Amino acid sequence: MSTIPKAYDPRAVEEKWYDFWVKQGCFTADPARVGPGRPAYSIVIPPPNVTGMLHMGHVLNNTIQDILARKARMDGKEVLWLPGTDHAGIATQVQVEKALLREEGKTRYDLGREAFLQRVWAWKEKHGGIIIQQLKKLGCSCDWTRERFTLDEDYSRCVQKAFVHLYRKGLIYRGHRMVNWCPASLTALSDEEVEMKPQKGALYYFRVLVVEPDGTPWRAEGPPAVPPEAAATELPEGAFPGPEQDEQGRTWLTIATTRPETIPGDTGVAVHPRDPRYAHLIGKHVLRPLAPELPVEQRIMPIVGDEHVEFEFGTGVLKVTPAHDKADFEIGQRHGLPAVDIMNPDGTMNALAGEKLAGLDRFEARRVAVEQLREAGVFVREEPYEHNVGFSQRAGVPIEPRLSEQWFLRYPAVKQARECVLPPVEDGGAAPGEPPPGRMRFHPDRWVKTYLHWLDNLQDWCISRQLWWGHRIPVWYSEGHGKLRRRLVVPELTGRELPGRNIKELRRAAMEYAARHGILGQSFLNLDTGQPITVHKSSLEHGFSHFGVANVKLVPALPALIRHAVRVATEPHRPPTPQVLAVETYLAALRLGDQLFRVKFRVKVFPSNLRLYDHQTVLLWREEKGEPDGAKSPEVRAPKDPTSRPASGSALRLADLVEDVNRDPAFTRCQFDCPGPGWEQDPDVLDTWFSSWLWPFATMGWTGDPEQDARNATLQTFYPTSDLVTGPDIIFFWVARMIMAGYEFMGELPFRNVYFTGIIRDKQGRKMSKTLGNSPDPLDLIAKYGADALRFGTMRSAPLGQDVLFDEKDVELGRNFCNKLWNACRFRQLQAGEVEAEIRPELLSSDDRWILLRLDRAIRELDAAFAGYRFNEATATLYRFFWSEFCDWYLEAAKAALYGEDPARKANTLAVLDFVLAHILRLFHPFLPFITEELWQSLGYAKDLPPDQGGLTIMNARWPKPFDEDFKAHYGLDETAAELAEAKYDLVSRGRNLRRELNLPPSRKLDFVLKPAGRLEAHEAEVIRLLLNAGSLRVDGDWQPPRGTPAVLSPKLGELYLPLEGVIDPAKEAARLRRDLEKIEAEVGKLEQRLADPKFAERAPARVIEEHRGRLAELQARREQIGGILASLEG
RNA sequence: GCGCGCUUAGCUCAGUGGUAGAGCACAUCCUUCACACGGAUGGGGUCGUAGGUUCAAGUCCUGCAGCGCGCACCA
Repeated sequence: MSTIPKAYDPRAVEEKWYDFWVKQGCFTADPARVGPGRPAYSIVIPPPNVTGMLHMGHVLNNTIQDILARKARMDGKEVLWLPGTDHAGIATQVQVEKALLREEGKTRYDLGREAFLQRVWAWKEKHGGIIIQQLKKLGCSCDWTRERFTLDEDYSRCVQKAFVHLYRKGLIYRGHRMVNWCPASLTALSDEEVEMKPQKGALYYFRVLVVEPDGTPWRAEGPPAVPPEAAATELPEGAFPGPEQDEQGRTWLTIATTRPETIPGDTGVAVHPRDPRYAHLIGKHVLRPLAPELPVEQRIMPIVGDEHVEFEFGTGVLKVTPAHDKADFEIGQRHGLPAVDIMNPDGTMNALAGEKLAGLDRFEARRVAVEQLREAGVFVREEPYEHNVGFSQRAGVPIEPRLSEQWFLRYPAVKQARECVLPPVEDGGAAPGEPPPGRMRFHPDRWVKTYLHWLDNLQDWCISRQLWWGHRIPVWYSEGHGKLRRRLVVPELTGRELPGRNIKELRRAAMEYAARHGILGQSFLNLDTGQPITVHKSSLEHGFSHFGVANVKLVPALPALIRHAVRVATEPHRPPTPQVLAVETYLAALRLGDQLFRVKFRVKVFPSNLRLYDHQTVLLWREEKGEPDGAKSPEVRAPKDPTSRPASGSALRLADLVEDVNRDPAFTRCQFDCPGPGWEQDPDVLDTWFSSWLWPFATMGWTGDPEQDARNATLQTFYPTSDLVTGPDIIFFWVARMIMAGYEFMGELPFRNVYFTGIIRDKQGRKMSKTLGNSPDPLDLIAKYGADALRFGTMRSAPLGQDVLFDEKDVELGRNFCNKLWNACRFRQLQAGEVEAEIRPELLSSDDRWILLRLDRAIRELDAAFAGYRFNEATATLYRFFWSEFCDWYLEAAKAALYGEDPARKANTLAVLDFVLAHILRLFHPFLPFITEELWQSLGYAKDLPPDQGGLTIMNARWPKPFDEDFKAHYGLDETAAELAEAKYDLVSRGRNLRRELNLPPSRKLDFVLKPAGRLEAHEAEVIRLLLNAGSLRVDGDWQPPRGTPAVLSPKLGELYLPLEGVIDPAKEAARLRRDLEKIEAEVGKLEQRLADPKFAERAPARVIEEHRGRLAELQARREQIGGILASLEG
């Protein structure tokens, strides 16, 4: 047996044992070992970004997972902790792009897609996997043979499989929608990737002129005709007065905006329909003040009444910019306002923004727009204003709401996802054990509410990203059909391009168009019948359906609807007609009143970009019946209004409403591989989360082929996983979506328990961030203090679900703790003697029995803490038991035997020491894997054990069980056995306190005298002497103390005197005793009063009353003892 | 605005109706043969606030205040 160094040096130990574990395959899960006596336990790691670095959040998260995994192994389970990384689409691509620009001054477009992707892979090879090495340093016991990366070939296949599956179900569709656009990364983002931040901006006030439809100023005639319901509205005090009239009688509206640069995109002005100031102006028009170079008719926009407007805010007049604001877009939808996109994808202004703004960045354009307003004489004032702006979480720039064509997912399995999570435990009780089959528990359970709230407000998930690094969308487009464009860039089907907003206007426009282009009198083919028709004036007036719209009722909704429709085809007109460039076919669901229609409509595109609409409708459902009418699915329910996105989770099945183009193999195919020549893949990639939501089974080799999956032992054995450990910040991004994917693809929930960690903050409570520089590098901490220290310190300061204020002091504490453990074992080793000898019950001292009982209690506390995922409580128990109980008292008391003359007692004490230490090491192992292995091996505790039960490594040693009754009876362990020890330690504390109060240095050996209350074994007296650090302890029942000898008392053990020459002052001693007596009297008084209360006696449980009585008796005894001494002092 | 969390010693925080706790910091003393990354002793708390329930409240309930977080947003 080698001697152990005086201080623990983690560096000498950690690498050695980690290599050992890996070489011995200790982390490798084997499904074949799972059986009735050996249950499976599994965790999948939340995949960190492949090019990321370890931060404190990872430390917290992965330490917890490792603790769970190691504890499960010691519980005799077959453990799979499955590690891996994800490709982090935007983050990684941005990193590589930045490096490319910095080093070569190039953009990804300079390189091209293939070459750029090669760069990213090279980057991944170089920087990727660093974080995996870091996890190993932390001691993580992951099964590295199963490590996965989301862009692995197998994994990519899973992603494709999932996409195709959902696509065929009709849950994935392409739509032209308002999305969150990141002008820095040039991609769409999901709602979850947008972070609202308060921004200091300004509210700019400017005026617009109210005009007639022809552009001439509108002049009020007589008093305004305010509708009665508006006149009745009371405006708050100090509200904006309303429209103004100038000396020429013209009427002006004042508008407040934070984004004057979007004025060129305004297509209307909205007021509240019950606003008494403005209601009478609804239906009139205003002149857009910017881009004055445009002809007047292109600057006229209507004033609409919309309830969205709040008249308390600003001036009560809202400018409507449908193409650049989600709320405005909806207003635009409701009133048929066109959406004019005035920006380029990178956030600069395009030509539609007007001469002055075109080419400028949107923020620069804001300044110029204000200047322009000033020059035009319509600028009123600006005032500072703080409001929330959506930022791209990754790129950190304000997002731009933008209309674009994206792929969306209607979430699957929402119902199961909602129902599987157990509701919070109501009356504060700890959540008991494993959730019932098919159910899932959150820890802490309050996150259930957040989760359900999100599920209740689901919007379809925008899954396409305009990036190159990621899983490319497995959809292929055919080029081989005449004018069909490769990438179907949806033309801006705005109302501006529409010739009108109602049937009358459409007719007029069609007539004008026909006249201008000489269509009148010409022959065309009727697109529906194939019959030739000649266009006469009368046929345009009466038979509009040839060109346009048959159902007048539908017309006002069409321009709105078309943006929400799925385009299923773009074809040349057949037979070819020079006047019609193409025919686009769309499908959509439309609600009109109480009816739901499927609408299929064709758009005929004319050379001047004029579009005419033709449609067929099928009634699917009628509300009053409550039953589907002609619907294919009884689950069909109508969306709220024709323009709103159908909410995910509603029973409406798009597949029933829309025959997706992608099932028309002539144009588009959704499949893994290229269908052949002439086909090109969709250029976009999928959101990274669209791959990580498959993580719990895709990592286990899921294929989606039932037969193949049935043969997959890993998948069959370890899915569903047991626990998931993650941060609440990705509860929507990841957790919720994994649950849905679990049900959708595996038919089962993906995990049984979800543990949500807190967020690691610095001492001041600020989030850790690179920019603040307040995030310590965990590797530095490991180098300085050791991995075990970092783990212990982190766990100790991380209560369940609360944020963690990280302080390096915590790690220091962890190091000190490891050192203490090291030295306690070193002490044992220095004693030599036989290792783990048999304990002989008849030789157990009170101290032995006491520490065994404390050990039992600690095991029970730890089990309870583990059951409730309360790891900080577990560390607190370990700390208290090991340090305050084992080291401070037991080890010191044991020295009496170890340094004593009785070899049998000495051997027995060593046996107890070994027994307790071997338990301590096992209890500590999940928290402190390295040091416990080192000590387990060097103390020789591994020696006589079977290899799979601790003989090879402490990793497989059995987790200690609380002592059963037989064990306790055999060793005489009951609470009274410990009372003597407790009394000794109490008396010793009082004795030490006496020494301190009398200012006697420890170097001075003191001679105490004990007047025992009963019989006292010599060994017990020796323990007391040792703990008191006394020169001698005389036990003498007949001893008569000199008057004024300082004393402390123990009702159980007797009176402990400190006879001293020269320092005895009876008065002083009496005063000291009287102080004690006063405290006791006060306490006795309280207890007596309570016990005397009949209500207390009646209603308090017997256990409590007993406790009170016992305490009172103890205090009364003490009071008498003190009283006796006081009497002798004063007498 | 809605929801969630927090408020206990100088600091960071545990606390499960029944004696108010830990670590750090502080003060004093000690390098005694496991450990100064240590040991001993001590000081320090009307548990945010106002009510209520209870024999008994830091703990349960209600209101209020302050701080933090999430969601939704008013241009």
